[in-house]
Amino acid sequence: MPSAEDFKKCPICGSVKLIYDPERGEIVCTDCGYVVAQNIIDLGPEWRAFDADQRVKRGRVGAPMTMMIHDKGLSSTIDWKNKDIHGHDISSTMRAKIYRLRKWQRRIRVSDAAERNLAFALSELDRMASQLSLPRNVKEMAAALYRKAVMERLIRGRSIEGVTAACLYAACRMAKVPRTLDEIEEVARVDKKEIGRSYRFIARELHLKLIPTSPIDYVSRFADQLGLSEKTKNRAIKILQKAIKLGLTSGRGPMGVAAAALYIASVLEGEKRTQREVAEVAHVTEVTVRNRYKELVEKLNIKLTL
DNA sequence: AAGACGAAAGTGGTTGA
DNA sequence: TCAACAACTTTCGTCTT
Repeated sequence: MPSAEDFKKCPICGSVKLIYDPERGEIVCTDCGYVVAQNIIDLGPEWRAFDADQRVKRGRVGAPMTMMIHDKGLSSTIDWKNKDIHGHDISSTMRAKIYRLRKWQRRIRVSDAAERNLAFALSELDRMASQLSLPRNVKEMAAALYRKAVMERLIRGRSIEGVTAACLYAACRMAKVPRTLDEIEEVARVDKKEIGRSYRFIARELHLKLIPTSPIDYVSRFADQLGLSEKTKNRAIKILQKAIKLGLTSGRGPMGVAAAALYIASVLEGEKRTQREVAEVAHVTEVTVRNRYKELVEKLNIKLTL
C-alpha cells in the first residue's frame, strides 16, 4: 500500500510539481507527464490527503467519487451519442439517468476535445498493451509519453492511432522489453510506416534518447519461445556481449543478431534448434540468421561441432 | 526427407548531395 | 528531392546428414 510520501516526487524526472487530476483519479507529474499514481480513490484513506489539495483547485459537486473514477470519458460519451441519434422510446428511468449523466458530464467537462482525445488514446493504448501482454509499467510509460505529446501539441495533423502506437513502441524500447514494429503493427490500426514516422517524430520532439535496441533485449523472449534453458540463454547473452564489444552488431538488425547468437548457443549447449525455428521467432529469414551466425563464429573464434 | 548453405536478384529504408 | 547504398528478403539449386 503506497503512502502519501510516495507521491511527493516524480520517480521519473524528480520534479515535485505533481498535480491531482480528479477526472482520472490520477496523480500526474506536470513536468514529464508521468502518472505517479492512479486509481488512488480505490486505495482507501490516502485519497483524503489529495482531496484537500483538489478542493482548492476545483469545486466539487455531490456526485459520488466512484463515478468519476470508472466510466471515464469514452464510455459515457458513447452513451451520449446513442441518445442523440435514436432519442426516442426511452423509458422514464432511463431518461432520468441520462439527464443526470448529462448534468454530470457538463459539470465535469469531459466533452472537452483534448480530454476526449486523451480518453480515446488511453483506451487504445490499453487495448494494444493487453493484446501484446505487456507489463503495466510499459503501459504507464506509454501513457506518460502520450500525455507529454499532447501537452507539446504534437498530435496535430497526425492520427491518434499512429501516435499511440508509436508511444507504445517507444515505451517498450525504453523499458528494455522491445517489441518489433511488426508486432506493434499487428495490434495497431495503422501501418508500420505511420508508426515509424510517428515514432521518429515524437522521439525527436520529446528529446527521447533513442538508443538502438540491443540484441540482448530480445534474447530472453526468443529463448522462451524456443523453449531454451537459462543456461543457453546466458550463453547467448555472453556471445552477444562479446560481439557488441567487437562492434559486430553495429549496423546489423538486432533481431537477426539475437537470433544468430541463440542459434549458436543452442548448438553449443546441446539444445539445438534449427535455423528455421530460430528465424521464425525472431521474424527474420534463415538467410539472415545464417549470415549473422557465420560472422559471429568467424570473428569470435567459436568452433561449432555440428 | 530435412536441414544447412550460398548465389543472385529484389525490396524498403536511410543518408548525403 | 533524388540517387546511392547497405541490410535484409526471396527464391532456388546444391550439398550434407
